[in-house]
Amino acid sequence: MTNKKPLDETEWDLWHALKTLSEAGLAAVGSVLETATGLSGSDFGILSRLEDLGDGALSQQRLQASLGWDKSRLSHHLTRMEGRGLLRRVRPASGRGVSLKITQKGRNAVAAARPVHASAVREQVLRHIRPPEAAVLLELVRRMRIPPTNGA
Amino acid sequence: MTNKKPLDETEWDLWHALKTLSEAGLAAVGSVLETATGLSGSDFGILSRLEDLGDGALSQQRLQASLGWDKSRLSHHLTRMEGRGLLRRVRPASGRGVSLKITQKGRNAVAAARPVHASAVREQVLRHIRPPEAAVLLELVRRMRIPPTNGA
DNA sequence: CAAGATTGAACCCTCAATCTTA
DNA sequence: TAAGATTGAGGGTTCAATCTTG
Repeated sequence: MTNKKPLDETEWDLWHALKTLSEAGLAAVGSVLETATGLSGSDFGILSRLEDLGDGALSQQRLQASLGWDKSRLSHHLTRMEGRGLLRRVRPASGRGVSLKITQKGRNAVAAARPVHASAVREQVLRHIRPPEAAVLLELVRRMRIPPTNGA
Repeated sequence: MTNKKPLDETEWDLWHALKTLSEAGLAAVGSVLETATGLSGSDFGILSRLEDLGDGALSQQRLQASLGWDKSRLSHHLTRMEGRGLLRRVRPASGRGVSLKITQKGRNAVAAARPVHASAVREQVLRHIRPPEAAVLLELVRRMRIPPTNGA
């Protein structure tokens, strides 16, 4: 039995606030990062995982599981990143699938981006959130039981 | 002087929770809506504004201000919605700009979508938030004074 | 001229279909 | 065959350039 009545003003305000909070915060961090480093949030997520989870190399499977992305989205994105020289696709000698290796250019890019990312997250988002508010947000996300995405 | 150190675990957990909320949690509402009604969250935001703010007609200017969208994004989106017969563009007799009028098909679509949207928002999100928590979140967003976003 | 709107190119995401190889 | 990856089409978003009209 779900309630079909329109959202009242209180409900709508809260829904809108949550949407705005998470979307605007994410967009602001991505924008700072991309402008300053040339890496999008997605690029950064991939390159930092190659280093942090695999010391520079990782199977596409593991990367996909960590990101929680559609396989097609990941394949398209890897094609673009490979074209920009940030990583290479390698067919492993034995076993199916594909392995990803970060290039030197990729290492340089992610090294430059790490401090920018950290300070953008603090400046654009975390700075505004006080501990009790953080607790509420963490609890909300936990209660929503959203399927996991690991990593940066 | 911005802090360039990597995010600590507490910082990272909160950042990740916000990312997850936006990318997976709130997206679920849009997904339910689109599957059940054929309207995306954006479509719904536009059509419901035409009815709620203008009784079926609205200047593109006012709509743009309410959505907080880029004018180009809005123009492209209106072209697609006009092609689907959900609204019409009309050049007002006097004055510059364009006026949008919802069609009967658009009225039917948004009428069918309203209860689906309301119950999806409640089921996926609001259900998990207790009143004191809602107050905390509203206060947080108000303090951040975030520019208006998306509808739906 | 300037406000308001459109266009085109480039990029990103999703879905379904297809290819590759153990 | 089935797991793993790629492809192509189609919608969505952004940026800069362009058109339109008071």
